[in-house]
Amino acid sequence: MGNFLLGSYSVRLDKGGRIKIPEKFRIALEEDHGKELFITSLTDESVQVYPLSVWEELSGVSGEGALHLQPTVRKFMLRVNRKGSQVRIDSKGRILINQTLREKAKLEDEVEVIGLSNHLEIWNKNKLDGTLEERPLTNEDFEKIAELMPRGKPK
Amino acid sequence: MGNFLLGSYSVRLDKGGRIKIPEKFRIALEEDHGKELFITSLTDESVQVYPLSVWEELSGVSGEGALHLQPTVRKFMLRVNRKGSQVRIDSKGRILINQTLREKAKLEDEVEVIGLSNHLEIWNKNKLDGTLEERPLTNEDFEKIAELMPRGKPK
DNA sequence: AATTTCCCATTTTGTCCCGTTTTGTCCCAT
DNA sequence: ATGGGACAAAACGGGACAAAATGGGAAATT
Repeated sequence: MGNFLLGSYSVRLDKGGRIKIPEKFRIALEEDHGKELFITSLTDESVQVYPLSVWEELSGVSGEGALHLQPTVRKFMLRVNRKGSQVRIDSKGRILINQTLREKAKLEDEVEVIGLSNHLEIWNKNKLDGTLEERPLTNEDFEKIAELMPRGKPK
Repeated sequence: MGNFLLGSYSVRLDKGGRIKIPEKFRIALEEDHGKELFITSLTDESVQVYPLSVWEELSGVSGEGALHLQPTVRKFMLRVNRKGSQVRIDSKGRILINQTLREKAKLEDEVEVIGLSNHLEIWNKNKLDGTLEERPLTNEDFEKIAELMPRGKPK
């Protein structure tokens, strides 16, 4: 809760398809949420890693009432759970990214781990940088952000 | 909170790509927010430096509910975190500007550090002055400013 | 005197590798 | 069909080494 996951690091997959979580991220994660994570893929483009407690809170909402019957919610939950699995940070600070996730997201050798406040995303480095170059933030994007994230001074 | 970052200073990058933060800025920053900063680039044109607490308040909003799944928010967060990193003002008042930020924003030798109330921006001096010349404020801009800015004063 | 610059030593972090364990798969005998 | 044995593949754990980040002393500059 207190710690934000910020910035990005480039790391290598080891022979077995594991990555070492960058120290800053690992410490922040373990302090706030422990060693249990949920790893999945929203689109095959990249891999998402959530602290288990954050994921439970997010996906738990879908259990309220009959929301889980809503078609888009069903579609979403079906996908993320089909692709996903629970993983634990090992004693050396590593996690395994299973084979299908690796293949779909084209993760091999060098990958980029990005902190996104409350979760991590893992990308093929070239694909990520290509995407960012091709689609830079536009004025319309900034307008939208200013609209969506306006709560500058709640307190 | 009490201190505003105002004006601009020209400073030199050291061999390792570090800058010494101008004393006035450094003191204002440390008094209000401590030594932790977040450095990133919204567009490759220049580099933004936020006090960590200011950045967390801004980006923390994206962690609320499922807002971080909104496409524009994802795009924004992905970019700023890919480019960004948390840095700490060291015992000598220095911060590191990493290589990719330096390259993209063409920062070398002498750069301009500008105070923008709650954050700093770092520019290549010539590019900055060129930009200001090429894109002066228009009447339409002033209209927009007059519309938008008064809302900032709820108290 | 105070600040900047240079540079080196220490510590921290990441990488590679190998041995062990677990899991999964295939095939055969009952 | 089904249980089990044997083999193969994937997962896991940890040691040793390499690379990089960090911090600060001391000379140089203002």
